[in-house]
Amino acid sequence: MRSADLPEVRSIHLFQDMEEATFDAILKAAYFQTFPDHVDLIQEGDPADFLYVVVEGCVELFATSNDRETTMAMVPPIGTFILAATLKDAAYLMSARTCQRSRILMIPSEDIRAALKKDKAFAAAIIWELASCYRAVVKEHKSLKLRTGVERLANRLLRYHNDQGRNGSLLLPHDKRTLASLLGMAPENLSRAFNTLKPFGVKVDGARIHLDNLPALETLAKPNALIDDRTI
Amino acid sequence: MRSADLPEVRSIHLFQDMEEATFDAILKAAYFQTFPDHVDLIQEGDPADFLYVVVEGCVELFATSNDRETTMAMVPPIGTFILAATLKDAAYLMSARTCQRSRILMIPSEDIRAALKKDKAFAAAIIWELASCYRAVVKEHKSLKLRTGVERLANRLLRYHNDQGRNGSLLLPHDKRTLASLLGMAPENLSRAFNTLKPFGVKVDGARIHLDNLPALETLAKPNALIDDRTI
DNA sequence: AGGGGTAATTGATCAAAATCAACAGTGCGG
DNA sequence: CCGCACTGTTGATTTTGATCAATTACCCCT
Repeated sequence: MRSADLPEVRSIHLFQDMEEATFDAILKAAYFQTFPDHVDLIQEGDPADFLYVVVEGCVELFATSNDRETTMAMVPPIGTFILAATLKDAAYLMSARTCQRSRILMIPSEDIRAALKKDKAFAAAIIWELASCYRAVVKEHKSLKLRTGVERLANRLLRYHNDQGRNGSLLLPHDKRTLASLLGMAPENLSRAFNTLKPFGVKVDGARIHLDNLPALETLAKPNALIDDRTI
Repeated sequence: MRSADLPEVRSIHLFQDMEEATFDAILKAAYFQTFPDHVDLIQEGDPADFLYVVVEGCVELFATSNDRETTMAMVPPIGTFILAATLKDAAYLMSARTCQRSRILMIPSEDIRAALKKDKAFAAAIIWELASCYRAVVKEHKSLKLRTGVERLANRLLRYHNDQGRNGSLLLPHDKRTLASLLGMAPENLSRAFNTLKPFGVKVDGARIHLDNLPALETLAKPNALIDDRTI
């Protein structure tokens, strides 16, 4: 892999506390590859041979059943995916595809499992990461069960707005089809949900969204730290 | 705690491989208490002071937002809950209440965290447990996003039927209101969903359900191992 | 600049699910 | 035994969201 990426990979939570020797061993076993846009990386049901790290680009995790498909999560750099399947040596529950040209680090699952047995700090980091992933899905699940589509969109906009500096405007990080699927609605309904939010100061200009009446939007959204705050 | 319960607690996956000394230390720090029916054990947002183990009875995990409430999971004996919050020393994302008279083991979170630092086997068990919990929520989430209410019910019935010996009949483990909330639907819609399933051989007699046409039900349900099989 | 393809929007319609209201069945306590 | 509370069921209605169809807007490409 490019040596310039090394410190970045090392700096993510999962790897930062591990011993130098463990990190070296893992990197030695790993593959580093660049994929074009829209390439399938893994398919749900397949055995979890690798842990994936997105170094550049972006990866969509999605799931399928009954000819229906839904986006489960988007993984930006530097992020890992399907840690749980890797650790349990089980089948992937989600499929993954690139949604941009992406540089991906692939670490054989058995090397991950070997490393965590040897390296206490790595085991601790994995526990932390798994607990965080678990809580993230629980929050998603709560959102879907407790909120309407419009409310989910409103809160998602507030989240992006926070992430991007709270300056009254935000850029959607994914295209609207993907956002719709992520929020659990049809693309058409996302359009309509944006219209519903217009009286609450939400102006849409392509991927650029302006929030002109934050108090009104927050009144409608009723954001809840135990759903929307990803830091807890 | 009653010495008769000890082997049972010890036998669950989370505790079975840990060192004797670690188990003793944890038990010494733990509280063991019996609660009546319908007692609130924890409230979402509270700091995770304890890891809970249901030894007898049953506990409902639920979440709230906007004056709405939904059942997230039911924890039968012998099961633990809110492990992730305990490990991250974070706020609970879910509330818990007994739904029967229940005997509960409460282990201070700091003792859990101390134990996993000392005991490698315990750390490994926690990783396994967390990965399993994560995958369980992912499956729930997939079910909710990819299936209609009737489909979720059909698959849930097939699951209970499998658990209870595949003999053409099953007993609902919870009351119908709870089941409805668990499946993400209103109680009225659960009733109607049962009616929808009548032509597929589903006969309802209180909590006793008869499945008289398994092939037909399976055709409708389209069970999917990556959603419905809790063993993978 | 023109053309082709994709994403997004809009409208119309349909299906799914929530809500409101009423009522039957059950179990409990007086 | 009766009334009361609770669960579950049914019907009517509304809301929400999905689907189908058509159109528009926007890129990208040469």
